Amino acid sequence: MLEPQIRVMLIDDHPMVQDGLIACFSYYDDIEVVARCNDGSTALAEAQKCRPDVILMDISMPGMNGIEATEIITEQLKDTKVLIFSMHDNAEFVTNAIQAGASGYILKNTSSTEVYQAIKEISLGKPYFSSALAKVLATNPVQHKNERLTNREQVILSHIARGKSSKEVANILDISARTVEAHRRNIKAKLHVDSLAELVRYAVDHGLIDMDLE
Amino acid sequence: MLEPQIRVMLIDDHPMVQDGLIACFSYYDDIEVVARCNDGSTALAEAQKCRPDVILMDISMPGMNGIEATEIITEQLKDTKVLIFSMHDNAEFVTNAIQAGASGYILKNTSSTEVYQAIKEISLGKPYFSSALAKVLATNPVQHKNERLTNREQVILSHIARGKSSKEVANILDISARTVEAHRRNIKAKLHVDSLAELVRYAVDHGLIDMDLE
DNA sequence: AAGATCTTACGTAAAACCACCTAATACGAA
DNA sequence: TTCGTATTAGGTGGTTTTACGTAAGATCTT
Repeated sequence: MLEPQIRVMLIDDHPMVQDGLIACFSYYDDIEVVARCNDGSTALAEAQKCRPDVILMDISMPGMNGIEATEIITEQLKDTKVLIFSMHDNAEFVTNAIQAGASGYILKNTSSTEVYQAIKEISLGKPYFSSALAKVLATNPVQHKNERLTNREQVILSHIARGKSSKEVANILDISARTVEAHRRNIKAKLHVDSLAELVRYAVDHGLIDMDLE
Repeated sequence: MLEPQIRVMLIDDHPMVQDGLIACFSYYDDIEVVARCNDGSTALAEAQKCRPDVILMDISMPGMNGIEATEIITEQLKDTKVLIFSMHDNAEFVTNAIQAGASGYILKNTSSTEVYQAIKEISLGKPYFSSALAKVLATNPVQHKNERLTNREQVILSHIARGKSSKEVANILDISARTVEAHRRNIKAKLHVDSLAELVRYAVDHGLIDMDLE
């Protein structure tokens, strides 16, 4: 074949999604699926081996998630572009993906033709983002760099999100309850949030809950 | 063709999942996809029209979710079986699906051959559940009937999990704040939980958050 | 019709959280 | 060295939640 092929790798833990993508790409001569993985960890080794042009990457996966995998892959393989293929339309997910080095972000409820278009654009070195994301990013302004939580804040938030009171967290970490309250205030200020419920949702969405045990 | 065909309807808001299922079924002569829908509401009318043998139903969808849709469809169409096809492996989701009238429940990370097997079993009137669900159901014992939340409680919990205080919820629903507090207590008692954080996590895990708006 | 459950609502007192404020220590970056 | 930030901690006072109660009317079930 004369047409230069785009070598694509699929990373998604749902076989049906992979099958759908492969069925979709079978209509196009210029896309070749060179590898398939079900989770981030195995994807790292596989990407090293086959060095695809574009990786279509899910975010929610067992083991290593798509954002972490993207961070590592884009660092190691400079010629490989990552296109996030996710069901989440949170502004934070998108900005995290961008900061991790992703070249594009499309939603899982987009049509097969748009997936193809996105891959074409990405392979040419251009960014591509679902039009549906535009209004999400417009309403939720991009998070500033200094608004990211520190390690200590993340630890404290994870305890809070597990249902511990400020006093309990203080006992666990052996610090004053007032300190925990101060952290609490800072975390809420950073996240532009003013309720415990939203704190918990942030923690859940960002994997601070099932980080270690339970 | 001599073989009796199983008329299947797909309800899923991700085109790639639908494409994957169709690609999968194209290998089998005894399955025919007669309809496709992207959400629960339109699925109701469509199911009335084409009266499929088996409906492959996602849970998380915009508008009406899969559990509600299953409840209505199994009530109206006695000859139509519903097979839930979900990414959630919570015990509560499974029990809710069963109570809504579903004949089976498989996870999205199952293989295409298992999806086919499940549909075959279901079409014969047998139940089918992913083997991966067995240990989830074993460790999380089935919730007692009287411990399930009432509709009112779910509404109140969804507001609480969105960050509303009892007083705010009271204003929104035009009831007394004391009533909201009473509901709060009952919900926590039912769920065997004693912190707001765990309430929020329950709400997030059970889709009470992005159920209607936002 | 009788019983169970749901939804509604109030009293009181303790505990937790929140919003202001200030401020010391430590540590890395400009 | 100076500046910023992270982490620590306290004062004061107001709001919210929680843990006990009790109980009336509506609605569903048997």
